[in-house]
Amino acid sequence: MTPQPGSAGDVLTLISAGSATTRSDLARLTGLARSTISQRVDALIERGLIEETESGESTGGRPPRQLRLQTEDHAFAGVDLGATHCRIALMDISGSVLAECEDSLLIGEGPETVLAHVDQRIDHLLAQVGRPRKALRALGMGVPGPVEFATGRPNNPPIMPGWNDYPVPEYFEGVEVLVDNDVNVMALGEHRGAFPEAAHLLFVKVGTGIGCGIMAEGRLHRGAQGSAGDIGHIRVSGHDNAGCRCGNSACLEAVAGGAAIARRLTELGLPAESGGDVVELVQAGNTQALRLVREAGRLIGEVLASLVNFFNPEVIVIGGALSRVHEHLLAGIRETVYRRSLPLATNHLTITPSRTGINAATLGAGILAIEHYLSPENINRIVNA
Amino acid sequence: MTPQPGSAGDVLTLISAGSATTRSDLARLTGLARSTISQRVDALIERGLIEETESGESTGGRPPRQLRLQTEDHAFAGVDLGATHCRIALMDISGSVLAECEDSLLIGEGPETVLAHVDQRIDHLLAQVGRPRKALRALGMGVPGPVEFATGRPNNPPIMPGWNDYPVPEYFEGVEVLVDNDVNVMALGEHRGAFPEAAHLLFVKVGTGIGCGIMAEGRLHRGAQGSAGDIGHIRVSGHDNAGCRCGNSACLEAVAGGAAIARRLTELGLPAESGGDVVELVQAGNTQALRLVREAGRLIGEVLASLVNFFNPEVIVIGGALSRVHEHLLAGIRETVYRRSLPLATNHLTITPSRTGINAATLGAGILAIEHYLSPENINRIVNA
DNA sequence: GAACTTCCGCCGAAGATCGAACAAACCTCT
DNA sequence: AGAGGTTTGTTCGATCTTCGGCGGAAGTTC
Repeated sequence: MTPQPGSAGDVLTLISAGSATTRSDLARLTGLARSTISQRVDALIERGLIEETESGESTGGRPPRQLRLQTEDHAFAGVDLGATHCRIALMDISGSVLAECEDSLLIGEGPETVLAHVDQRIDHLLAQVGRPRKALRALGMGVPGPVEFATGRPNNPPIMPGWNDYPVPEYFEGVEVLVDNDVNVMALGEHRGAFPEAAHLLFVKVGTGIGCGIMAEGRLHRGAQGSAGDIGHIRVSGHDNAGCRCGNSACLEAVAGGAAIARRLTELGLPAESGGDVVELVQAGNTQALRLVREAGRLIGEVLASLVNFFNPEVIVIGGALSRVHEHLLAGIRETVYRRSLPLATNHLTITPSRTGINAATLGAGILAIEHYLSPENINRIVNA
Repeated sequence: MTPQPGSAGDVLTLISAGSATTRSDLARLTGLARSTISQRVDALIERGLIEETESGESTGGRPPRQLRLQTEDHAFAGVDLGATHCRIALMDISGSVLAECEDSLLIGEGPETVLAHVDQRIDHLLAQVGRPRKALRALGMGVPGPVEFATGRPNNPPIMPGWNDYPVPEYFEGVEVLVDNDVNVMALGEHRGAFPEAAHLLFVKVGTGIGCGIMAEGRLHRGAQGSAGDIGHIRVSGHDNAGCRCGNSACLEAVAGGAAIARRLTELGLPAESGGDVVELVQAGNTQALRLVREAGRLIGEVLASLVNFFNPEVIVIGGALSRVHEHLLAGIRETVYRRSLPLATNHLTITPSRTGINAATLGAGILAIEHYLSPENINRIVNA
């Protein structure tokens, strides 16, 4: 519902997006009178949401006072939970990372154990940067399985025993908690961090399994049941004898995932257990491993070619453990996508390795939290309180 | 940008969506004072956008005066251009069809000829229902090829010679014109007409070729180059010898489109030229034709299974010429989708023939025009003028 | 340093919204 | 039938918001 743009929340949105840095900018962009803008800005400053910095460049007259987010008083946490790790980044409201940490942590230990660990680590990070617990405004979390985003409850996650339907947000008191699938937060992190201008983006994570986060019109597409992006179980042709843990055969994940490549290397007499081992073999120059990675790229490319025709993204980002040998993976992917997709869809298509790399998930999770906090509705609520 | 909801445009949106039919409803939904609502309503009535009807049901007190869209003063046109036909529906602002017509018309005649025909037919329809030309507020059009939606110019359409980059909207003076791909308007028509509650919907058109319109969060997803939904050239496994007009082989369209089925029937000694002939053979009970249609359904289902995993829609609608034998097509599609997609995504998935049928495109095109006209920004502009 | 430009706060005027009061229209119960 | 209750819609002054002009502040240009 949108009359004229002009609430305090809208003003803050313009500032946080970098569209406006001065009162004049705001007046021009919103169409409101300068005096009205000043009043909005005063309110935001009073609430500690923005601050004035030293005067900026003059354009021939009095130099404008610059406005920016006030980065001292708040904190946000981005949590990346994997099957065997936990990464946390503490951020200020502008998205800058203040502190981070990484541990080994088995998600199979169950929610109580894992969340207690997360909680304690966040306290530790807060202490490290000297901000009180109550500075923590919101917390974003990516988990390796499907989640009902609205409630923050994992939805029959295959590799998260004990987590099914667990009300994660309720574990943390006094903080808003947003839980999402790990690939979704990675897509968000990569979009905001590297391709903010891209209207439609796919983030493909190639690790043990294969998944995909979907950004449509700058927002995450989660699908009807929150299971969108589950491309690991799309069928690829010519591999009907490759059984998958999902019960079907010829799933992409079962032929091109890190685990699948490792298994095939083992069969060839090159012991490998995980995607990490595959990466090591490739980096050591092993031609068998290299060939298999490139072949995996072709298979992933086959699936992506379909999705490019269907979804017409602007950017496809390749991330996950196997992207550490992305030159070989990307070669196969590009080769197939550009051969099998329609020219109109590939003309302006960029296929690229992740720029945010290992940090995609923590950044994305933190951004999920920050954007939730900075939503115009929430800001208006705060300012009018 | 959204402070508190409350502009005249927002009020009208609530009325046209059916969320509110009385002033009290509006006050409750917007949070504005009753007196303010009355003022908004007065303005909308004065502009001829809404009208009062006789009093409604009392709930124990004074019965409320019902409000509804004023359907007398405006007209909107929905135009469905196919390769060989032109269908037009004239609608009032509520989306009710006032009059319609259908002709044979070769799109290959070029834009001037075709648009002159459309223009003349619209005049005729307007005369038929006794509304002046100036009542025509907006015009939506679906064409059989890719379109740059923002400008209304066809983008290298393969079966529309002479139309490339032609500025369609400029042909019509004094009317807002919105041009989109035919499958997109069909998806819109089916969504609004039959599944307004579905958050994510795919409309699959199976005719001579195969295409797909995508509704995401109730809005059309057009993709970065406006080519989203082009699923006709997705590869299907096991048909590498089937060449396609696009230059690749094993395209879905080349093995499961109406033209492809007709060709295979001809090879089997059953002369068939088009999808229409295939439909006739099936309806006549020919088992070969029936078998091929069902097999085509399986192939389409294979592609849709991938897209279900990726996109996680709530509803898949099957339309187009071949959907006239939808029981056989759907059997093949359902069989494959439910076998190959993940349970989480198929649990609440509905796969159904089109309910709006032959009218999907004209309805959708008209709705495109109406929704453009009823957008809060446009209404605010009208009311404040 | 004079003239010009841009920025920003102040303040009265103009406008929008609210809410109380009242009238209208119906229901229910006696 | 009439009294009393309920919901709806309008009117009107009070209040709050926004606007826009003015003047001072703080630069640049000539």
